[in-house]
Amino acid sequence: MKSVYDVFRERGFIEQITDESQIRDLLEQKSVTCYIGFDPTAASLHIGSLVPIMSLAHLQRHGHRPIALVGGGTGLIGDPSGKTEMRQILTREQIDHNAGCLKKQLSRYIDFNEGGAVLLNNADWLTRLNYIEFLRDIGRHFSVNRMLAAESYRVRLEKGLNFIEFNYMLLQAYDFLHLFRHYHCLMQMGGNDQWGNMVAGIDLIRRMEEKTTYSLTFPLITTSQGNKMGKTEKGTIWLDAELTSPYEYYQYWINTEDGDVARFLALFTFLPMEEIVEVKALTDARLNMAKAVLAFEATKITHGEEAAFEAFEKTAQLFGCRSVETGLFPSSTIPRPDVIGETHIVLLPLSLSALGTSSLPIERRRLEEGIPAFELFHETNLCASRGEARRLIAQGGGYVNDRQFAAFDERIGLGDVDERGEIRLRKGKKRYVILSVR
RNA sequence: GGAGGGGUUCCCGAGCGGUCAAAGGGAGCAGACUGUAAAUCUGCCGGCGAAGCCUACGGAGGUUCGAACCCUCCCCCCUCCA
Repeated sequence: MKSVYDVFRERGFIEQITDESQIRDLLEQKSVTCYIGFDPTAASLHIGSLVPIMSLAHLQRHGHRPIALVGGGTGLIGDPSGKTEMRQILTREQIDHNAGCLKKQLSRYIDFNEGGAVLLNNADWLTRLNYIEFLRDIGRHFSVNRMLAAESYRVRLEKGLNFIEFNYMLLQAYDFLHLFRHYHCLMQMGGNDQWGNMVAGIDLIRRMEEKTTYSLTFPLITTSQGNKMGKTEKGTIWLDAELTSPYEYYQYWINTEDGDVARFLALFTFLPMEEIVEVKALTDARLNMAKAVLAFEATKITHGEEAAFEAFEKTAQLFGCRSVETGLFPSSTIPRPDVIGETHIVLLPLSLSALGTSSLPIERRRLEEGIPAFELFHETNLCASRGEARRLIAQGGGYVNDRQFAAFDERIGLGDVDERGEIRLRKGKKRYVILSVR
């Protein structure tokens, strides 16, 4: 059987690693406890945290023990790594709230009832520290000279680094020490920008406990365009279904650039590598099938199979059903042509309001009078202002029920209501709002 | 604490008394081409609108017919010195 190390290696999870051969042996021979920290800077994680999350899930599947550490304590300080500006300091209440939310969210990917996997909050120990004691016990092991030389600080030294942030590294190192002592945690993983902080922890443990620990960093995942993962025109793609609907989530993945499909399948699904390798040979329509598989599998992991299926259906409604050949990705549970033929997906359109996120009520009385198109586009937030709506429609980007508007002030009235009592407004190719008549 | 340099529309960044809703770039939006991809090309890109008006250039005052641009005070950031 493949060790989790092999899995990380072949799926592209590894950027840097402290001691390759030792870590490989360790992960092959016994169950290892390994932790990753998650910053509670927001009430939900987003796609950017998916690589760490997936890595913990892989670890667990291979019999190791993952620790997800929510940074309720370090969040009070703010990590300067990888940031050019000091970040906003959040209040204690915000952090606590966010930490609670992250716990719930992480439970969807990692089973904390199994194999001793734990979810911890470093506020539990960091906020109890005594300053003087901490300086004497921990602080003395840190060389300011070396810290200043660290990449993560060097960047900030040009822009300005606050003392509070300068301490972040010590706290993260202390976390590792704490987890080593109390949970026998031997390895820390994290984004590559965490390298300095992670190594600081290893050093601290070596000095205080005379034991060797390890770390592994993930590459910073960008699209082949060089963009960060999970940022789109509509903002961040969150993992919380309230913030980003499963449908939008699915859409994010199906819009993956050609060159990223194989890499993303490896990182963000559990499909076997033997199947993923095949992607290299795919082009055109069949490459789009691979994107559908990516979208389906990724949505399944985050929102569950049922939600993934719904997103698949909605997508079929809006963009036409392109089913995935039976031979492609046999391990994927995405609906296949034979299944689709028997169900209602193709033939019986769902109520448009079932599209979810964007159904709004509208009063019949208003439609009797007729509403200028640009006003409605503004009102429904399809456009940020009336002016923007005018321009949009004038340029041919506005539609009612798939009919393009001829003029920006064309009136929408009862004649545009379909048999289900709905009006579909569309901006460009992809953005819809459904109005249901009251 | 001292000396100097800065804070401009989503971001970077020009402007330094009227012709500035503010150059240029990026991001974004739409259109064309496509495969719900990329690249490319075109148009748009503060608000309301017919003209025009309103709101904006860190904050508060002031000078002026007129201020993003000049003066005063305050806040914030950077560099050097302590």
